Amino acid sequence: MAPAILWLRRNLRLADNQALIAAAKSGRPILPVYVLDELDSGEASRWWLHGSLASLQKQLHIRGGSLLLLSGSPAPLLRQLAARCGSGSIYYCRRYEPIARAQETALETSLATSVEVHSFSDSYLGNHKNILTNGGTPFRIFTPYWKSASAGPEIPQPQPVPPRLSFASHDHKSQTLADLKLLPRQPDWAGGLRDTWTPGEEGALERLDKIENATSNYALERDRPDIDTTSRLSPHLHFGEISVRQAVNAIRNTGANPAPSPGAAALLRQLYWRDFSAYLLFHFPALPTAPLRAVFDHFPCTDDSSDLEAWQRGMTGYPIVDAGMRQLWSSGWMHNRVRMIVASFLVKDLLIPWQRGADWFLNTLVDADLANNSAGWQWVAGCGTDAAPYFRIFNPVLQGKKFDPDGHYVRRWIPQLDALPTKFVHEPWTASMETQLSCNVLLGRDYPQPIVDHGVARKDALSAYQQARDRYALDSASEQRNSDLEAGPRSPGVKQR
DNA sequence: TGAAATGTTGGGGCG
DNA sequence: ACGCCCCAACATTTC
Repeated sequence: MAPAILWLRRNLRLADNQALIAAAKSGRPILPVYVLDELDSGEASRWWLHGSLASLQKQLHIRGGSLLLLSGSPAPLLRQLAARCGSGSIYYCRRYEPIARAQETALETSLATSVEVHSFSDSYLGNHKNILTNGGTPFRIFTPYWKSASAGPEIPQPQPVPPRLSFASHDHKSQTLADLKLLPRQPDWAGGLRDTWTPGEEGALERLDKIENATSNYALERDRPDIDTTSRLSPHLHFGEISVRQAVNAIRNTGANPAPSPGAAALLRQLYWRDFSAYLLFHFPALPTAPLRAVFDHFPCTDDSSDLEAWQRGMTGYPIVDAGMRQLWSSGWMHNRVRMIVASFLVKDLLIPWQRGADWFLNTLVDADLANNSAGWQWVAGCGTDAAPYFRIFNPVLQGKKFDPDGHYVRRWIPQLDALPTKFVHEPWTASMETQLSCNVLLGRDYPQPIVDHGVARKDALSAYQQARDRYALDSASEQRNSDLEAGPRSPGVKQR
């Protein structure tokens, strides 16, 4: 019988997988395929993807199936596959990145009319097209979006793995996982990632089982990078190793009370932030590259490459920043509070374009997600629609003292600071030479001096912003004059400024 | 999902 | 007892 092609994308799981469920219901043997494409470009993401695909292969094998691996442009590859095995149907879950949407359009237009395409909105809670303001425009601010989205249809219960799956046999040439070259070689930098994570559906479900720990303290401790409170589900959710519905269900089932605990409520809200980012990317496809607020087109950036490198390597001389950047490099992940701190430092203290930071994050995070990443960076840079006001500039020392009060986080990732008394640990340059020597951390030798003075940098950032505003005002004034000219002379008596 | 600058208040030391 | 000053603590404004 002609197979149903199951094009797996960011739904690398068997449970609660709408495309899989529908393909199974069709009664046809299933042919699961993953197409490695240009979207799979982040180095840490590729490491993760390897593990996730290996896990999926194993799960399929247990059930008598196998995963066809291809690489290249999905539309022509899937068209060839359908033609070759005489398939009349393709099932997949939709994605919302501009490139991914173009793939879907290309697929639907290139397939023979005899091939039915079944696509599912399976990765998010809400339907991006349906959540709109009363004026019919997309929401730009989170809170009204959240109110509208959470008033939507009830979130369905997750579905189990279909009990009896039948898989298609085929003679299509599959690449091996090794062929895809997803793992780093020479050097193998992935040791810290292997120690920290278990990619794949099994690992995701294990992590989900521990959600209770997260929700019990999440509301109080989620901003504390020194405490292991957050769920760490982000990479599993990104690759769809668990569905967002499974996450919601697990969170709702925590605690003894029927009413959600403060931690559960806060965590659910975070899932809506995830939805909101994808929603913004759907409605504003330029989100990854262009500031949503036009003032920032005029922002005078410095874009110093040695400052960027100091930031990337965790050598800025500000311990909370460097600890975060080293945690990222080593484990492929960074605590969210620290992401905000390092991002603020890059954008405001170093005046480097947020896109450089976004690129680095996309390359080094195991949970790298175009929507979350772009929305997050625009938020920090102050250029998003619902962004932190530009003048909110994090003081890395105060943030360190507030959210890592004992310095455990900083000491863990910067062992050179270990012996330093807590009062110096977030500002080691204030320790006397004698203290530095007795604690084996001589600044400039064992740990860098700060590459900028935050007090000075803050003032520079504020004047840079003022400059952007001035230029923007000038620019829109001249645009106004131009459009006045185009519109012809104004009638007499109209007041002009 | 800030932080600095500036303003206000009130207690205590002191002549 | 009183006025004066200092400054910590808190509040408000500003960036």
